[in-house]
Amino acid sequence: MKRIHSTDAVNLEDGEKCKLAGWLQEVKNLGGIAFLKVRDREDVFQVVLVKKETGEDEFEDIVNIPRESVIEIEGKKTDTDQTDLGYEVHPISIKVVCEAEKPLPLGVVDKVDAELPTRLDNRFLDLRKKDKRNIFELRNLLIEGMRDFFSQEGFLEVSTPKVVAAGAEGGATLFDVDYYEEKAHLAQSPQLFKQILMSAGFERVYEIAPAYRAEDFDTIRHTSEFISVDFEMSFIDGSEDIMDMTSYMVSHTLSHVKEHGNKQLEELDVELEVPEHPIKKITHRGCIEILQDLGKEWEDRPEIDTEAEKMLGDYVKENHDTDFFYITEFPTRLKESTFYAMRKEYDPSLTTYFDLEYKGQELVSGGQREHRYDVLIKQMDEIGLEEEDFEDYLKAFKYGMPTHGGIGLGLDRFVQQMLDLSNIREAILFPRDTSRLRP
RNA sequence: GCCCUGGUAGUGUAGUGGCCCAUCAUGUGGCCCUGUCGAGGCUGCGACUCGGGUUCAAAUCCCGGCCGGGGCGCCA
Repeated sequence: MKRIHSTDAVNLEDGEKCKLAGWLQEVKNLGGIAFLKVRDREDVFQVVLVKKETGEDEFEDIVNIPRESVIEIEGKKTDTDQTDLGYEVHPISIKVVCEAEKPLPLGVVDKVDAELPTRLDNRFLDLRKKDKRNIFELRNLLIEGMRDFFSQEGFLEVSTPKVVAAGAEGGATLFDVDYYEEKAHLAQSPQLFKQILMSAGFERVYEIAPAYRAEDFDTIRHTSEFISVDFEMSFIDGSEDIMDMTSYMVSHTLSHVKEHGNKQLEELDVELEVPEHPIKKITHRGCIEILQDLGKEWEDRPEIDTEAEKMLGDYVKENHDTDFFYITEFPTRLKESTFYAMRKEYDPSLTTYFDLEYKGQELVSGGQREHRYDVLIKQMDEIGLEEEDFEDYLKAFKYGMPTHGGIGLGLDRFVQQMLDLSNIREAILFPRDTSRLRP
C-alpha cells in the first residue's frame, strides 16, 4: 500500500484502509486507551489504541516508543468530530521505522522554549516545528515571486563565480580561499560580473546567490553568508528607472507571498503590506532635516545611524502609513568605496544611489553605475584602487558599455522584516556568523 | 574593533557569602487511569563552564581562560 499524507486521508471513506507515516509527536496514555499524535509534513493525525483490542503486550510496546521516532501505520480511517482533521486511525499494524534516542536535545512540542543557539545546534529538530517550517515555506514563496517577476520583465537569471580574485569593495571584508597555487576570495557581491554582463549586451540580468562578508558583525541583522538578490539593467535614463523596477519587484513579490502563503502568514500572525506604487522617496538631506525636526541629536556630523533609521521608519509609518520608503541621493562621501556609483551631473557631491528601507531597516541598496571608462578610473584613483587589480572588469568598459544600474537586496533580511523575526538567523536554515560554522 | 551582559539537570529558569549535599517548570523512569489534545493523580531521576585566588565558609566575591547573548560602528 502506498503511503499517503495526513491531509490526503481526509478524503477517504469512513472505514477505508490506509497507510500513513511520520514522527511520533506524543503519546497520551490513559491506561486502557492511548492516543498517538503523529506528525507528517502536512499536519498531525491521531491514532487510537485500545488495550482490549491490541492485547496488553503490544499496547505496552507501542505506548513506549520514544517521542519523535519515525513510525508507519496501516489502519482504518475512522471519521470522528473529536480531532481537527475529522478522522482518526484505528491501526492494524504499527511499524517503527527509526527509533529516536532519549532524551531529545530539544523538545519539539515541549512547553518550554529553547534559546536560539540551542535550537541552531539542533536545527533538524527545531525545524520539525510548524512555525519554523512556515518561515521557510514563505521564504520559498518570496523567491518564487521574485523569479516570476524577473522572468515576466525579461530578466535573465545568471550565475556568477563565488570564488574570485578581487572584491567589489575594499579588501578587509573578504574571506580568503586557497585556490590551487593562487590566493582567492569568496565573492562579497556579484556586482562586477553583473556589470560585465551589461557590456555583453544581456541588458537585464538577475542573480539569487550567496554573498560572503568577513566582517566582525555581531548583530541580529547580519550574517557572514547571506543570500543576495541582485539585478542589473541597461539603457536606463537614471536611477529613477532602477527604483521603479525595484518597487514593482517588491510589490509583485509580496503580493505573490500574500496570495499563496495565506495559511502560513495566518499561523505566524503576520499582516503583510504590499506597497503601492510609487514608493515614497526622501532625499538623504531631507532625512537629516526630518531627524532634526524630530529632535535627534548627534555628537558630531549628522548621519543616518541605526537609531535614526528606526526613527525614520516610524515617522514614515505614522505620516504615510507605509513600511517602505527610499532614501535617495546618498552623498558621495558616504559612497566613496562604491567607486562605480554614478554621481549627480549637477552636483558631484551627491550620488544617484539610494536605499530602500523596510520597517526601519535597510533592505535594498542600488543606483546608477558609472559607465564611462575615464570617469570610473578617476573615481578608483580617488580611493587608491589599482587599475591592474581590476583589469578584467575595466576591460568591459572600453569596448561599448551602455548606461546601466541595479540593486542588491538581502533576501534573508527581507524574510526577517516581512515576518517580524527578532533575528535574521531565524530566516536562515543554517546561518553562518562570526562564531558559528556548524552545523 | 568598542561598550554592556551572561554561563545552574536534556530544555528553560530561581538562587548575589552560611538558611543550598541547590528552586520551579518542562523532560525522563515507575505506578494508576477507556476519549486525551498544555490530559490528570502518586512517586523516583537529573545540574552550579574551566583554572587559580579571597574567606572559618563560594553557585554567590576577585583574577584569568573558554563559550554565549545584546548594543554600536557598518551593512544586504
